[in-house]
Amino acid sequence: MPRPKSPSTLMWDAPARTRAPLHRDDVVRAALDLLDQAGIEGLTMRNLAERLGVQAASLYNHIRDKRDVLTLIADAIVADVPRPDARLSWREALKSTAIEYRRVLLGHRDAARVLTDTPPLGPHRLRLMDDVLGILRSAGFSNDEVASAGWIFNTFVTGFVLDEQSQAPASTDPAAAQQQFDVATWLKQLPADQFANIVAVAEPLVDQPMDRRFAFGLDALLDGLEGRLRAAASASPRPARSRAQTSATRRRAARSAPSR
Amino acid sequence: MPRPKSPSTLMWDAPARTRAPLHRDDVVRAALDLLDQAGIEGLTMRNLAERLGVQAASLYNHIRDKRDVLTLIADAIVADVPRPDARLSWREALKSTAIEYRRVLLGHRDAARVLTDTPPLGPHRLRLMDDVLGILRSAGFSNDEVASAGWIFNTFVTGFVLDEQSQAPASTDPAAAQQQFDVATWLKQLPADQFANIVAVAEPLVDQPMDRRFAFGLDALLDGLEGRLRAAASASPRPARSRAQTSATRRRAARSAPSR
DNA sequence: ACCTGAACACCGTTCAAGT
DNA sequence: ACCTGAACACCGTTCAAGT
Repeated sequence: MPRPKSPSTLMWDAPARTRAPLHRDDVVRAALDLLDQAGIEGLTMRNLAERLGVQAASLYNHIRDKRDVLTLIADAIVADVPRPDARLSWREALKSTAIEYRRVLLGHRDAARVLTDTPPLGPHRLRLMDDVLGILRSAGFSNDEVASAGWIFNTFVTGFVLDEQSQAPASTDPAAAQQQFDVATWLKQLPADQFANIVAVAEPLVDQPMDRRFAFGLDALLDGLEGRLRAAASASPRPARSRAQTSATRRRAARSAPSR
Repeated sequence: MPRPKSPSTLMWDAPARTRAPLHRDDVVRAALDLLDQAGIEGLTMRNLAERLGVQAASLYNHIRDKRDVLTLIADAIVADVPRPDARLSWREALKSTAIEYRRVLLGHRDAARVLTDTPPLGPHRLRLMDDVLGILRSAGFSNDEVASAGWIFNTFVTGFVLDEQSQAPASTDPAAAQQQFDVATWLKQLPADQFANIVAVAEPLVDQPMDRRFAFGLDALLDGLEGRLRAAASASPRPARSRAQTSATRRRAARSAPSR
């Protein structure tokens, strides 16, 4: 499909390129838009190129490969997670970070899928992890506990949203939405002698609000962490640095970190 | 690539098909083998057909589409998770189920990826969920709590293993393993003024055994659940059915459930 | 420096035709 | 009933050639 050649080379000396050359950021922005509209299935190099008015091969001037695109998108998404408020207790800070993290992920179609498909080594994902680890350190956990708890925290949020987002299937087509497989009634019709427990709790299992379910798991996890902290403190009292103290370090880091 | 025609139609009346016709189970078994050897990337309809000595189009006589294959594989994997021992306390039962579940998933390449890409509605996945819900009900949680806790439990195990399995990259090639990206030393070389906390706990973050990390998160979660149970019990004492009592129900279910 | 055309080596899936 | 051949509509990626 050749586009009409510019007459500039024949008649006069107007600029040959009618559009500013692509930049890496344009590609990432367009890819994120495409993800939101078409999902991870629709995010192909060819679709992405079309959206940028360019051939697919051109993209490889700006990114290494598709994995690269996904990794950049993932980091761009996480960039929107606000940094924790240093005035909060470690528990409040962790809780609000989890809630904000989930909220940001839910803001982009298949976001959790992109995150789990991709190494968490971009600057914003490292930033988030560093903040979480900072909160845990300020609470007084040992380095070993900080590493475990930080990992678990991340796994919990992304794992939860991954399930949550793969619930709602691909289609925006209104007809398909109607005849869409209804898990609720299907679960209730399961043979009660084989799946007595599922049948018994089918109702909350299906229409329980995901917000509340998330809060339930998060609170349970935080309770568990708090218990470990108290146990360690009563065994050998080791005072936690105050959150205000570590916050200075983290505010300094925020200033020197690249904003995007 | 036409194979040599059987001479049977020319000379005598030997059976025209040299190989027994494929069955659905053969396809699933072969797909699981292929997954283990080639990973989810290598699990293509064409590779699967080749392994079965057949053209790709033939597979569609036995399965609807590739999603179907993945769903069947997922259920076949989960079939190997042993059912909880009814003599254990709810907490011990939940813990050992989690450990066994993870162990089974780690036994197949990209297993967690297959699980999260697929609806959990096969008989063995329903069986597992029913058992988990049964354990929680026997502990005395409300139906609402049972639904939340059961969901969280599943999300925790699969989410953890998903992270765990995507750590180890694709390659078995020894040369690639050598020049493989070394996260450990890379993390330690991060600018300490920006990522002070990551640098501080880089060591446990990288070489902490995954078994211990899993146990840490699991214990924290179970502590949290136990706390909720005690809180509810002291507010309005509602005796839990004994595990032994519900175990009869579950043993009955086990007998009537299809074994595979 | 950036983009295009064309190709390569793949995908999942359908369907008429064969036995 | 099951399988094949051939095709369709896609993929990601490379590379010589153009400007």
